[in-house]
Amino acid sequence: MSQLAPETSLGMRILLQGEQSIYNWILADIATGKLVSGDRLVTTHLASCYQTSINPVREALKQLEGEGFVTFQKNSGARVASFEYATMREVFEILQLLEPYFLSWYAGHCTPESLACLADIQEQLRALDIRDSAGLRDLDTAFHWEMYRHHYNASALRLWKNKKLILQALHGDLPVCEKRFKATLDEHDHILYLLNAGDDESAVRALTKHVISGGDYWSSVITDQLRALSA
Amino acid sequence: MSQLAPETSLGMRILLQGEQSIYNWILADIATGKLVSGDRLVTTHLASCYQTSINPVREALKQLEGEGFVTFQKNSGARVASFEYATMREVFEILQLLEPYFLSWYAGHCTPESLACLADIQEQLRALDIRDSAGLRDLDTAFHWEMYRHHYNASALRLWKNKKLILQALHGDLPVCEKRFKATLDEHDHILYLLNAGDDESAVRALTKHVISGGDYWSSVITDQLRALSA
DNA sequence: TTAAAGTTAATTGTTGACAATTTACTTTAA
DNA sequence: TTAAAGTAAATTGTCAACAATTAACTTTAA
Repeated sequence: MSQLAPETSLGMRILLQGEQSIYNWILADIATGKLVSGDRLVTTHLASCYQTSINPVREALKQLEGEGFVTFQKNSGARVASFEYATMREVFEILQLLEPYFLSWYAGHCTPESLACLADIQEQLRALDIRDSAGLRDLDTAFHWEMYRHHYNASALRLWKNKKLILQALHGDLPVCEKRFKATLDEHDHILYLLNAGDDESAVRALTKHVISGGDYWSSVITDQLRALSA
Repeated sequence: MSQLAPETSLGMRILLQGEQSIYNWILADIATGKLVSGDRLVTTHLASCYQTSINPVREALKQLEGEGFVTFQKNSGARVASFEYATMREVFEILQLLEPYFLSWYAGHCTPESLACLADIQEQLRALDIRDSAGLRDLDTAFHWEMYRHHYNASALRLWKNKKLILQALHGDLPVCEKRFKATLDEHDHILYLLNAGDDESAVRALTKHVISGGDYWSSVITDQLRALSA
């Protein structure tokens, strides 16, 4: 468990984008893995950490409960929600529904400026050290966000951010292998190429594949990790 | 604004399914239209209504904020979230993603007992007075719930319930026209027929159409209502 | 040494009280 | 009569204090 606000990275700023508040501090600590699945959230401790009393803390925790990050048990207080392997599958399947939905709209509405922005993000990705897993995650989030952020469905966008934060919490700071790094780069390039070519349907298909392959990769990583832990 | 727990109908019991708590009372009042979009939620008033102090009320409201039913404004308290025409479109589009996803799994896993249950719900629908809009809504919810409730994706199911409650809040107690009543009946029959025949893909297509036609119907109803109000 | 019972400390959920702020109302000037 | 300024009431957000419950520890018996 930890104290104050983290050195918010690009990806986190996209997903969090909030003022300084107990709510955001706790959420950031969950998303960055400082608080992990199952950790007790002791109100008195959090209150002293964030220099307030327990009621504002309880309110922040209740809000996080509503968003699915925290669970309460009668007379036993709050804990970080249990994000397990099954949770990850659930989250990925929801993302597999949302992302093609977003992109099919973007494909028909993207401006040259937005496409240039995507190209720029890809350049930054290419320039990245192949071992910089956090940087990859950030730029991947930025790439997808640039495609989705203009969408009219605010509820769906909120949902997307929520699910991405849960994935962040699940990944923690696990490293990304070189193969996946390059695959991400290639898949983004392919999507961008199809968008530039105006082949909307193929772009949506390519994105669907991209989301699925990402899901499959992390599923196998977490499975291996669980196997290692039980051994 | 109102006081205690409502005579919970079938549909509400499916969507709410909670113990007696301030949280559930307020949520039920929003879903049943006793509290409507934009209503102020005065903590002192709610506290006296539900016979507690303001902090438990604030906590319930914060949780509802996390779930998207309530919005807070700094130093100006809580209000029921603004569910407008745009919101309804957003909600329907999310349901149009979720429901085919649920059904494609159900089609491959449904038991004869479950199909019999669907047939029974259809019989109850047929026996219903054509002017009983609330009954139609309840049995429609029950029909869909029977197909989705066994699904493994708990997060997605929670999401479905959340969105259905928002629709309930938007519909209020608007009557359903005879044409839509019969269309619902026919569309359910068709889906059930295809499920029994084992034609999964067609069943999913039929459900997708059903969800879209429901969305189109309510969109036009609300549009007419807004036009009537502004005239 | 291990398991159960009992005791202490910590934590939870709720209460009523408080300053800060906003809303609603009344008074004053154009 | 209308708009602005000022005042009173209501409401918000926060705090510290409390009983009820749970968790952690110590002591006692097998």
